[in-house]
Amino acid sequence: MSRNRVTVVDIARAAGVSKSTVSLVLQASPLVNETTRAKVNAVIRELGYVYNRGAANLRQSASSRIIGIIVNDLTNSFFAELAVGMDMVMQSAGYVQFLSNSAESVDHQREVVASMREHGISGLIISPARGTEAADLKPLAASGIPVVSVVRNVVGAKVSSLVSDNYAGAKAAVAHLVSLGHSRIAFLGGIANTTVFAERVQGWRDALTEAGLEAPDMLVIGSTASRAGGVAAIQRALSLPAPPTAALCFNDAAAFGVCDGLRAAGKEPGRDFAVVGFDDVIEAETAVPALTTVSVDPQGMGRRAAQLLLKQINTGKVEPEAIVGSVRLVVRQSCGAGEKAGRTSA
Amino acid sequence: MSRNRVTVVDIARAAGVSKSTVSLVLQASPLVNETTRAKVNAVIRELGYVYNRGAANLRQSASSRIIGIIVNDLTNSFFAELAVGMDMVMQSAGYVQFLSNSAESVDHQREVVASMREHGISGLIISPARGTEAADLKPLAASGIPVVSVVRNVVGAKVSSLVSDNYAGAKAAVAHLVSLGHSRIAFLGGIANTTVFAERVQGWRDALTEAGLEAPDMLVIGSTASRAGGVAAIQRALSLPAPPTAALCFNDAAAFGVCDGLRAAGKEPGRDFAVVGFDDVIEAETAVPALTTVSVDPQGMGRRAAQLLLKQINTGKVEPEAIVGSVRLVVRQSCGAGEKAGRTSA
DNA sequence: GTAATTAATTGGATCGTTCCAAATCTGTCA
DNA sequence: TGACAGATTTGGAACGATCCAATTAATTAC
Repeated sequence: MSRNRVTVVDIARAAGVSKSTVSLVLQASPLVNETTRAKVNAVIRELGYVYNRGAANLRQSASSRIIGIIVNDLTNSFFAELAVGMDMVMQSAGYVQFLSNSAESVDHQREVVASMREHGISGLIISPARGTEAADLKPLAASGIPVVSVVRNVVGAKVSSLVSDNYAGAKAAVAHLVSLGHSRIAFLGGIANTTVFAERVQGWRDALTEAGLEAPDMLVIGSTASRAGGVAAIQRALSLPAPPTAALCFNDAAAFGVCDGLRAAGKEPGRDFAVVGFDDVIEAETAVPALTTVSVDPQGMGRRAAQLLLKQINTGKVEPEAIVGSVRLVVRQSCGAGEKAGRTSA
Repeated sequence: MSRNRVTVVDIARAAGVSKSTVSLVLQASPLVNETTRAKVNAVIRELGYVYNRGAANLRQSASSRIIGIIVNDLTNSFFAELAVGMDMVMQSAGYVQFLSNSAESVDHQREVVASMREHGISGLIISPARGTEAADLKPLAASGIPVVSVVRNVVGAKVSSLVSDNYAGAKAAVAHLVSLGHSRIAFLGGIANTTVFAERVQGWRDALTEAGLEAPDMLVIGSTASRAGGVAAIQRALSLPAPPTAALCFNDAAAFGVCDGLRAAGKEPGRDFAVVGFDDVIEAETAVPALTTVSVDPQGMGRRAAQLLLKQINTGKVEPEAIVGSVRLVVRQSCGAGEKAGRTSA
């Protein structure tokens, strides 16, 4: 095959200096003379030199400038946007990322984490797969690699976390539906045994009881957190003896599915049935009807997570901190409240 | 703050063998005695050793087992699924990927490519940002790194490509609309000066003329290839003096936007106006009405691209090959043709 | 004109692994 | 017993960059 690659030594020889000088030029050190620097840079370009980061990272001091990102479902646009937010910050900080999709498989996730360790990542942001245990992240934290867990929490793991205020968001959403006169409000979609699900259901429940309404378990209908899951959930809901007139959905994808299901059943979302989502993905705004939803700002969350990680990498301090991002209810049309008017903060 | 990592030498000392033996164990070489292997493996686990791939890659022979993936818009679920398809294949072949989002910026893309080279990727799959030139990929190909370009082509670049048959797909879709009795069929959404756009419009045009219909430029309404872009395009289309009664959309995202826009204008997609998309993203099936679309199977395409790249990496042969993936029209409800019945192949 | 100071440059040694050639250790057979 | 083959094991020399201490060159001070 091709190539015996060009190394610093080749550059040095061609430029008539020592490899040490070339190294200094590569690091933009102020120690080298301007003329020398210019000559070396010229040779570098001429020979098509490619910096070998692997070799550089061998010296223990250097940091790899790679950070790992693992999300549990890239096909969900919430996570795709989350990843894009991280990308922005990391890119401009001169890091590259290893982005991987665990597809909710802890095994796959374990392999990816192992592989990332072998490649010497300097930090990890992870939206953990369902069922992730503290032990899965322990080795990383133990070897001093900062870890930030986003969206979901890993109980017992000594890592920083950035989750949104699911409880408050759900509560505000339900309170809003109550204020619109609804009394049978369902909770639709989402997989039951997750923390996020539990928190949102708790918000739903508390908002109802505080309003003096019942919160029967029958009105909590789990399924997958996807469009298809939303369709299934609303079908079940409509077939109940006393069907609900409104619903808070686990996330926006499910909410869109609920809208689809309503239409399939001859009901118009926003008019015949109030729908509220959770996340505020981009499509929420342009959909018809525009989706009333609890805004989590996935890109912003991704950016914050990245910044948090960078801070930890730079300060070298890995004191875990837990941040709960505030959320706000964005009222649009799908709840039947009216125009693209009001914005209530939660 | 821990540090001084565990190395092969530490393992060797603890296990009472030489580092060479440890290295052989790491590579699962058949040369080492079973008892020795067991002891070494025990020590490895005990000391929490982490293999340092960077150091291993230093020997020129080794391949990095990293492949780069660059997509131009991760928030578009088409690309997210494409990435997921690649991930599957790469993962099971023991490769890890660097996934990055160029967000349609050639500058950003250039930086990412450079960074990937420095990290010694053994191959690259790229869905190039708009405006990518052959020169952007030349250095990679020149240093013998296999490159596969997907979805879009880079003119003049000597790299393999895997694109879908945009022309045939568009033609089949329009022919189907014609067979349903439509005669004013628009082409909505998408950014005008791209190859993909041009190919799909050409298919649209040829199908119309072959059917003896007119194909006025006025009915080609570009915008962004997103949901919002679809809304904008259909609004423009409906305000024409002689508005169309059907449309082929640039992609599914735009098609969903067109449906939204139709509803906002009081028309029901599938009944009052026929809509056909392109790509067949997962939501196309569950949406209401289910979207009639040209199926490209993004995950399958991702898998094929990954396989193509692996083949090139393994054979060491980088003869560029150009593959045009066949597509098929999936007839669902949004075109008004009827049930979730027929499937016509293109 | 020499010493002291500052600016540039440069040999190694080093990082953690792989790989080759050579060394050691069996056991077998004449 | 000694030669010999096969099975295991093992020192070092890479790989490509960084970094320290030391050297050389240029400048200033007295």
